[in-house]
Amino acid sequence: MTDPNQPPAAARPTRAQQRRRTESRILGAARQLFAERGYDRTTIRAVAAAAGVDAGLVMHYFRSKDELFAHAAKLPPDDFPTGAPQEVAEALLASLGKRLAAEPVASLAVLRSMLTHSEAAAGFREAAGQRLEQMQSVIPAADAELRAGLVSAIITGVIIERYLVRVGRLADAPPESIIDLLRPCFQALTGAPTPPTSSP
Amino acid sequence: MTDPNQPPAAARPTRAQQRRRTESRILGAARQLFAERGYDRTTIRAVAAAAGVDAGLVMHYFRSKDELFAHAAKLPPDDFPTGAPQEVAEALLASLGKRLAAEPVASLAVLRSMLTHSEAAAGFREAAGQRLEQMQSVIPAADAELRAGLVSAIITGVIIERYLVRVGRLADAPPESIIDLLRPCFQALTGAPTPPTSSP
DNA sequence: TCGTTCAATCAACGTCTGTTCAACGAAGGG
DNA sequence: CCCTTCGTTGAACAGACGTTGATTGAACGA
Repeated sequence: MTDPNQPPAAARPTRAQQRRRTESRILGAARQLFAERGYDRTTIRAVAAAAGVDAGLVMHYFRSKDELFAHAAKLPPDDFPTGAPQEVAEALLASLGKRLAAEPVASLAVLRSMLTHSEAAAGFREAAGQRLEQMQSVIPAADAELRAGLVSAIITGVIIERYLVRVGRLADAPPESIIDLLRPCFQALTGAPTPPTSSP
Repeated sequence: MTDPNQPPAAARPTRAQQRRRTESRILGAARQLFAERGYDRTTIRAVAAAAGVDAGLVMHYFRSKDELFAHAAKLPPDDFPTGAPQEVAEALLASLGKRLAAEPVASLAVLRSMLTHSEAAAGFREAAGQRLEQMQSVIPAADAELRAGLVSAIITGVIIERYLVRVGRLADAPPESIIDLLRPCFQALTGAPTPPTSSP
């Protein structure tokens, strides 16, 4: 039945396969725990237990807790759509819509840990910096940098209150309603160079 | 010169005075450290050292680290101005302006710790809940709860990126420019019941 | 088949943490 | 004046943490 030269890999996994398998199990457990409890409250023993291995093995694969976090919380490259200058707002809203539907766990791990772990903060600043540069280049205003920072702050605040602190209606509101309410905000921040100031 | 019945309290402090003095010194040090490092990374020994006392004394005054945090991070009652329904946005902007000029340390302590310490998260939810109720009562819209939550999320995001993560221009931008850029956002969120949807 | 490699385990170390307890010394009251 | 009260200290404990080293047993190459 089975070809001895090419075993179907389901009977008995090769050594490299087994290694990659447990390594990814460890990474998955670490991501989950870092996202739920943050860096400090996540112990290597807990990660090992969740992955079904010994704590020493985690140290053998990733040489320290910091390095484990760096691998587990590596953010996927942001798919920021550099649309036409006028449609930046809509592109940003679409991007936010994806994150509101299901925020990736690695991103939550970084967000949860960035206030207490310096490397997580650095990772967040780097990811935010990339988005800021891309936004600045398409926002036609002298204070583009500040405007981009405000958009980033809004996104961060919404995701934190929705996934990490779970306050009020934000936690379970459908993404479309949030996007619809945020649309005029993003349009104003990415749009006219000097918005009309309506103070008496 | 000095009335022996009412010593000027500068010569030799009475026992109760001394107690209140060191107690407030401990609270101040705790606030500062909780705001800078968060709950987990702040040790009782570090608080005691910063206050110039022994660690055992901190435990004697506040019976546990949790209780110390509860006292140090007690938020001042929010002075939310319940203005006329049309001027809610401006009142919110003014309130944000104060916090952008100098955010109180106790508030930063709660914000820094709320992602990893459950009691800090509860304190944040309580403070946010009060603001949400007050905002809902003056926002004329069916989805007032979600709108209020978004305003809260924006404020939280801006303050976190300004004081806690320090990303981009947000960290050092003058409060007025931030408020000016955020004005159309707050007006849209607190204003028209159904903002015009500009999707093709 | 034999020796090597390597995934995986186990026990232990040193350190840091929150917390406790006995003790001291000066202020307060009678 | 003495005895009590109480702010304050120092040492110590038990637990949890990141990290290390020796060890085992099965897969691997020759």
